[in-house]
Amino acid sequence: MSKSIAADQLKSIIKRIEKLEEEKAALAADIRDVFSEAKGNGYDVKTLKQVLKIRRLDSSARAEAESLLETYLHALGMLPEVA
Amino acid sequence: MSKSIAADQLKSIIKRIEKLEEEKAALAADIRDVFSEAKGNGYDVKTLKQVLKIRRLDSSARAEAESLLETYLHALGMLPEVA
Amino acid sequence: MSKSIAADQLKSIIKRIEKLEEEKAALAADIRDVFSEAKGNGYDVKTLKQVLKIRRLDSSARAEAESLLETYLHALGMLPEVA
Amino acid sequence: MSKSIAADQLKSIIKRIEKLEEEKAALAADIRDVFSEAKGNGYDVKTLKQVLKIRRLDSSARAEAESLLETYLHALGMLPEVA
DNA sequence: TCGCCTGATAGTTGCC
DNA sequence: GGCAACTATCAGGCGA
Repeated sequence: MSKSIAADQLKSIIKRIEKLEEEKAALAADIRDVFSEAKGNGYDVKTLKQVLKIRRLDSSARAEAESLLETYLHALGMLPEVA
Repeated sequence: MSKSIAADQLKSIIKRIEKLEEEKAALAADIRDVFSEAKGNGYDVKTLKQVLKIRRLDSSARAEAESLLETYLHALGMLPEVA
Repeated sequence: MSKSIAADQLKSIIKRIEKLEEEKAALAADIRDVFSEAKGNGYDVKTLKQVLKIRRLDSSARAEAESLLETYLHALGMLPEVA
Repeated sequence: MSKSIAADQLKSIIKRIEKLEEEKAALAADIRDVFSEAKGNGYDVKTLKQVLKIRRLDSSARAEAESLLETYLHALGMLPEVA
């Protein structure tokens, strides 16, 4: 019966997402553990987070800049539509 | 030299966290993909998220469950737009 | 009567915020106008936004770096508690 | 040289938008301040935001109603085509 | 005009 | 228990 099929499909979706979210939560916990450990070794967590933030901002800016370059090259007809 | 050791340790911390965050971001992307796929199969993402939320709250969310029921009934055209 | 006073105070808060939000919305409209005008002059809006984004990321990173420096100097006892 | 003119025009656009965004950010900060102050006076910020939201919805509804009225009046030939 | 995607906003959780 | 960071939700703008 198609209703059952739909129900199974729905269950599958829910299950897959819940599994992924569980793994994601586990990683978040791992990250917290690393910070805790670092703190135990005398590092200042706030400062570590600041460093990570700067690195993230830098790499975003870099990625954005590369993308902008492509935009320019494309506008100048120096890039194919898409590979 | 102890300075180098400290620098290495710091690098290790940063690297470990960035790796974990990368994996976490990948999982977030996977989750988005599942939602996208579900949407392509005709599911309403907002409602799916409501279901997941209720399952998370699990025990004490009967009110939410009732709201969800209404959502479904409404989706099925079994409830007026608004009372 | 104190109730009236409270009601007046509440009205004042609501009114102030609504006024500020109105001004904020007006600025958002102004920004859209500038983009429209630029588009009319042959600029690509998407590219302009990318440029602005990079500039924002850069200045965030710069601000963050300065803040980090202060954090370090403070940790080294080279900055007063707070001015 | 036209290149310089274009560069100047581009700079002008970027500058104007950044100025407007700065003003917009300042207003957002002002709004936060009002909420903070209200909180200090014993108001619940979450509830205040709910009130503002309702007032916004109400004015949307009112605008809709006015628009509908115009539609009717127009249908009845009691309004000019367009001002 | 509709769907998508980004940026703004509101809610949640962990930390002090 | 308050505060700040992070996450998820939402709305508005944009392109197709």
